Amino acid sequence: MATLKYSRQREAIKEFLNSRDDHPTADTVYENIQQIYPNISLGTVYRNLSLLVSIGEIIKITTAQGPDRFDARTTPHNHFICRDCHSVIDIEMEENGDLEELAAKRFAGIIEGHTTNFYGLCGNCTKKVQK
Amino acid sequence: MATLKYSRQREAIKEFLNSRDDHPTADTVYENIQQIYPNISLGTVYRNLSLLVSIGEIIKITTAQGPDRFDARTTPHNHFICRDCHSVIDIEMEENGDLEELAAKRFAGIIEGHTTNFYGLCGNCTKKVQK
DNA sequence: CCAATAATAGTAATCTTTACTGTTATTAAT
DNA sequence: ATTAATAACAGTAAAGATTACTATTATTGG
Repeated sequence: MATLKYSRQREAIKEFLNSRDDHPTADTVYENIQQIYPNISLGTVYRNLSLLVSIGEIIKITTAQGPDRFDARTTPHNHFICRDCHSVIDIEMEENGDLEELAAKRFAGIIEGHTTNFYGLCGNCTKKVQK
Repeated sequence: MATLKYSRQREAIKEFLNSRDDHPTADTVYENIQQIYPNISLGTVYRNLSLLVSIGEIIKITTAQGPDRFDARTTPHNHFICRDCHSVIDIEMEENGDLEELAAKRFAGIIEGHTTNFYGLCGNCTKKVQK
């Protein structure tokens, strides 16, 4: 049971993610942390992102296109993914709370959670198309 | 506007996916089609899977772990992904139809669709844990 | 301060998917 | 049926994303 040790790199990653609401990729995290720790390696970024996900401090967002993204907001909310610019945007909404119960009725295993992703054109790309 | 030409490989891929309900990966498709067309290349499998997705004949399922999976069932349904064995299982359920309307109220762009994935332990893995 | 070890930087390797190229198969028109 | 145009193919290389490995450094508890 390896005990967790403090690391300044990990703190910097967490802090960076907290400062952003655009769900950066591992590479974006890497580039930004380099401003503070020029020698940080991409592997360190990936390892810490995984670790933070596993202890529930951040969330990993997997999309149909491009690399995974990371989100420091762990309270329940949904995401919209633009099919044009691939940006990922938070959607704050009240959701049918018993979605999981409903699913559980039709399923033999144990449902522990769910994620809903919305797809379409974001505000910016909607404007672009109209031009 | 390149017109679509028939291809036996593509037909075989479609047929194979129709025969399965376990959402095979590109590699699984490849291995199985090789039984019929020993010379088929993995690139052909990927190209045709993409093509079939783009014309709406199959669906791509992207999960947090492992390669994409493909599903010939295009009617609306949800998926469950097991955190232990990573199998992907259909969940047939009536869903709150206005989920997208609800999201649209809080969102500036155009919402065209959504997917909901459930997570947890599948039936088999639930049994395994109890042992 | 020191010993134990988690975490790191740097790099190599792996896994998944896409791109490229010369050849083959399909199609529509002769 | 032949032919010409070209979509699709096999084979292979390359790209993109992530994980694994190793010697060194940083953190921690005693």
